[in-house]
Amino acid sequence: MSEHWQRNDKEAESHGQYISAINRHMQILISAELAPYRIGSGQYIFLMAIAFQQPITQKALSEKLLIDKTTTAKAIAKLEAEGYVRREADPADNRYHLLYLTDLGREVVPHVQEALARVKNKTRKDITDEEYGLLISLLKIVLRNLTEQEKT
Amino acid sequence: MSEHWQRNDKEAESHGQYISAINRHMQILISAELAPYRIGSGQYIFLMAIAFQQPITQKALSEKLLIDKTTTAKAIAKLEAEGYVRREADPADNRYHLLYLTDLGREVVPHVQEALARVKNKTRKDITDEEYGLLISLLKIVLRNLTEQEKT
DNA sequence: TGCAATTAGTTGCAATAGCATCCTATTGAA
DNA sequence: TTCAATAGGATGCTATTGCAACTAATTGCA
Repeated sequence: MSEHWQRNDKEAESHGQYISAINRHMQILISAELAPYRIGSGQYIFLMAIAFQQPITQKALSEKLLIDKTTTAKAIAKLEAEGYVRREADPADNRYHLLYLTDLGREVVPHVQEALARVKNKTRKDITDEEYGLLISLLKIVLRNLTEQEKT
Repeated sequence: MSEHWQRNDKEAESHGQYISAINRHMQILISAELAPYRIGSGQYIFLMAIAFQQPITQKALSEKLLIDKTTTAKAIAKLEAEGYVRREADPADNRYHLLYLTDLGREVVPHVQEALARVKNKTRKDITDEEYGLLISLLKIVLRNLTEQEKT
């Protein structure tokens, strides 16, 4: 009912709650946008990353996106099942799978980009370019703090 | 291998990827911190919200935290199973469950607060108070944009 | 050269989360 | 008053995600 979300003495305001709420609601929006293409919120990141750089291995994807390799494996399996991605053994090292977009994959990528742009524009409302740049740079710092090695 | 994460022409930089990566890595950290108390990353928000305002109903929790009511039901069931939360039917309206902390719940809350503070401090490194305040306010706008009703 | 260690990827399992649907209690209009 | 509509909550199902443990391929050292 009330307009405030969380702000008071006992409950110090923290980015964590906002981050997780934003993440959940963005996933819901993106899932709805990409449902016509049978692409879920767990797969579009991989599709776009492959579109940007192909061929690429699952290991490289996992490192670039900071996602566990088993999650990557499952997402790629879905994209392959939908016919958007093709897997090929690396002739130089059979442990690697080289990932390519299929023709269908190349067709769907622009639609996915548009859908993501729609979601981004909706969430960016009332935020100037300058503020948005600042937001991104602060999020980068937070992410770096979370993922950098402990220098114990 | 390379230090950059995502930045180039074809792949426009967007907050979404950072938000989800931060969320995932924060969940991992928080899960590890709270494992000794058998509280998962899906439950601590509810525990803290109940600690702040009790009694409270599941519906009120869902609205405050912007979380689906079925997710709330499952999280509360776990907190109840661990003995941290007590459920009581509202005598005024038997559809409601009033939620209270148990003695055990009151004991564990400060430890959870400390664990959350540790995670927050780790992620806040290299960010000034002013910048952090700005980050929070921008995240609030993003969340509002995501959750406000379409005025179509 | 041969075998142990490492590496890329997979599988099984569990936790988180939302949607559709159902149940029960309450409310409200005819 | 009665019964349909509403509301809080629970249950079943599915998707996303990570960890532990595993397989298969490659590397490197004795």
